[in-house]
Amino acid sequence: MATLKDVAKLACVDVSTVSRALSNTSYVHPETKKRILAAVKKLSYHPNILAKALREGKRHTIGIIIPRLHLTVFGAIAQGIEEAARKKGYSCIICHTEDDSEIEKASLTRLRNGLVDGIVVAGTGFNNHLIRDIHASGIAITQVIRRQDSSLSSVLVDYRKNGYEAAKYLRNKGCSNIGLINGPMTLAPYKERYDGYLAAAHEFNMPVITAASKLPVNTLEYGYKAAAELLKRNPQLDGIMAAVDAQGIGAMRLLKEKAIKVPEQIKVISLTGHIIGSMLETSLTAMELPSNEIGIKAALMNIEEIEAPDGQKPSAQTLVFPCQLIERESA
Amino acid sequence: MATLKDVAKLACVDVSTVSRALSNTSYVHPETKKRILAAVKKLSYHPNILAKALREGKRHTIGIIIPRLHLTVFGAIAQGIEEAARKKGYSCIICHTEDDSEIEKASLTRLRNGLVDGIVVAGTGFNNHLIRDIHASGIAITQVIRRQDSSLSSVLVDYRKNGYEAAKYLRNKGCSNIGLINGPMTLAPYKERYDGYLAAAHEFNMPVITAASKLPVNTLEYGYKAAAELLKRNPQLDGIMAAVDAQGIGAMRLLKEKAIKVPEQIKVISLTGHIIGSMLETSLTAMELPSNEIGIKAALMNIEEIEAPDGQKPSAQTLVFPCQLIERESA
DNA sequence: CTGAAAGCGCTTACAG
DNA sequence: CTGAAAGCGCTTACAG
Repeated sequence: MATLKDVAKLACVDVSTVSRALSNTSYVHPETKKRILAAVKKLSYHPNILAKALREGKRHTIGIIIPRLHLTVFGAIAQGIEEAARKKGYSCIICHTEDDSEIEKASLTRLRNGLVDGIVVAGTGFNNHLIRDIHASGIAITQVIRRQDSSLSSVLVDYRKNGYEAAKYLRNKGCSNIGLINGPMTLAPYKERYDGYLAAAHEFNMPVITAASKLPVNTLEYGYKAAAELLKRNPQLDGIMAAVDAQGIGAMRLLKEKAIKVPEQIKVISLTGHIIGSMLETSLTAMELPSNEIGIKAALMNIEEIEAPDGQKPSAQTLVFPCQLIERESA
Repeated sequence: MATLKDVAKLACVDVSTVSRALSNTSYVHPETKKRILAAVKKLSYHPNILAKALREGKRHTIGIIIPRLHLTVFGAIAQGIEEAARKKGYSCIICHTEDDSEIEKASLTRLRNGLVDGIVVAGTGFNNHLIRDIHASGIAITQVIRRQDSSLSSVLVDYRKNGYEAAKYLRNKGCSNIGLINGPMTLAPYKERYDGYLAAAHEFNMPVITAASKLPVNTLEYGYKAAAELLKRNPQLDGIMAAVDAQGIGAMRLLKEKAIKVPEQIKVISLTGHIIGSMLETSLTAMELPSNEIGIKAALMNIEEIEAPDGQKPSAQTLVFPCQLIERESA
C-alpha cells in the first residue's frame, strides 16, 4: 500500500502539501495539485483511515450490539442502522450477544478501546454500569428497543400500550382466556408488555395466563414450547399474544400440530411484527413496528451525539414509536 | 480517556516500560509492575486499539459484505462469522449491499482503506476487478456462497448437485411438471442450481419451467410473484423448487391464496434451507445447509490467510459443503 | 502557496 | 531491568 510519503516523493512536494491537496483544506497551486493527483493515480494511493482517525480523534465508526441478527427485529434494525451510518460516512462494527451478558461485556470492552465513536445497543440488562462508564468516557450511547437506563438516549416502542391494545383487540374479537408468551421481565420491553396485558386483564376481568421458557427468547422454538405451556395451564385458552414474531410462528406451528384452528378456536397476535407476517400461510395479525426506521433514527441520534461539540452534548433524548395494529388472518 | 503516558507518569516510569509490563513481552521488575498495575486501575486505563493497530500494521478486524441481514441465509452466516471472529480476537465491520453494486463498491472502497485485514464477501458479481485489486494490495479475501472468482478462496455449497437432487426428489415423489423459482443467473449459485435442474429435466424428460422477478431476490414477495408466474406458464404445475427459503414461504402463501393444496396438488421444496422451515404451518421440505458452520469456516479461512506470514500466503482454498435433504410436509 | 515540525497513542529494536 | 528514540500514516498550526 502506497502512503502519503510515497505520493509526496513522486510529486516532489512535502507530505503536508499532499495532505492539503487531497483534503481541499487550503489552496494549492493548480500545477502542484495536478502533479499530486497524477502521483496518487499512478500509485493507486488510498489514505489510511486508521491513521487519519487516530490523528483526528474520530473513528467514524459506530458499534452495534444486539442479541441476534437472524429472524429477529434486531436484524432489520441493524440494517437500518448500517444504512443510515453509511450515508453519513460511518462504518458499523457489529456484535451479537445471544443475550449472554459475558459476551456482551467482552464486546463492550473491545468497542470502548478506541474502536468506535458511539454505540447503539439492545442490551441484556446486566452491564448497565459498564455502559454508563463507557458513556462517561465520551462515547455516545443510544439504546434501542430495550431501555435499561433512563439517563441515556433511547429509541423505543411503546410496549405498554402495545400489550394493552393487543389484549383489548383480542377481547373485542371475543376472546376471554388470553395467554401471553413473554420473555425475561428483567428486560424493559417484556416487563412493559406484561404491564399492559395485566392492565387489560384487570379491566376486562380476564384471567392472567403467561408462559415463558428457558430457550433463547427470540426463537421459533420458544414460541412452540410456551404455547404448549399456555394450553396446559388453561384448556379454555382462546387467544395467544406472542411477544415477538418468531414466537408467534412457533405457536401457530404447535396449534397446527394439535389440530387447533387459527383463528376459529384460538386467535394469535404478535406484539413485534416486522416483515414476515403477511406472507405466512395463515398470515399473522400483529402490532407492527417500523424496524428499518427505528434503526435509522437510532443511528442518526447516535451520530448527532458523536458530532456535537464537547461541552454541548445533547442531554438524553427519547424517541418513542407507536405500533400499528395490522389485522390479518390469525386474529 | 487515560493514555499510556498518563499511566507512565503516575507510575514514575517510561511509557515503554508500561507497554512492556502490560503486554508481558519482557521481564519487568515485580515492584515496578505492581506500581504500573495500580496506576492502570486508578486511571481505568484502556489501551487504544487503533494506535496499536496502526503501529503493528494489523487491524484485527474483518469486513463482512453481504446482500442483506434480514430473513436470508446471509444473516445466519454473518452470525457464524462474527462468532468465530470474536473468539479469535477479531471485530467485524458489516456492510449490506441490497445487491446494489454501487453500494457494494462504496463499501469495498471504505474497507480497503486500512479498516480491515480481511474481507468475507457474498458479492453482487459486478466488482470482481476491484475485489481482486484489494486482494492484491494484501487484504485477505474469502468468498462465501457466491463464488465470483476462482483465483480467490471460497466457502461454498454444491448448488449444482443441490438443484439436481431436488428435482430428482420431486420427480420420485411423482411430480412431472416442476417449476424453478430462481434468481439472477449472473450469480454462481443461481446459475449452478439452474444447471442441476436442467440436467434433471433432461434426464427425466420433464419440461423446463422457470420464473424470476425484478424484486430483490431474497424476499418473500419474490417467491409469491414468481410462483404466480410459474402457474401462469404451466397450469399442470405439480412441483415448485424455490432457490431460497424466503421464496418458498412466499410461494406457499400464493398457493394458499389460490386454494391449491401443498403437498397434495403442488409440492414445494426450498433449495437453501436454514432454520425456519420446520416451524412453518406446512413445514418446508428443504435442502438444508449449515449456515452457522459456513460462517465459522469462512471466518477461520479468512483469518488463516491474514495471519500467514508474508510470502507464504496460502493459495486459494475452496471448501464445499454438501446440502442435506430434510423431508418435511411440503414435499 | 508550501515546507518543517509536532503529535495522535502505541510498540519495538537499541543501549546501558 | 528500564529509558530514549524512532516510527506506524496521517493532519494541522506555524512560519515564511
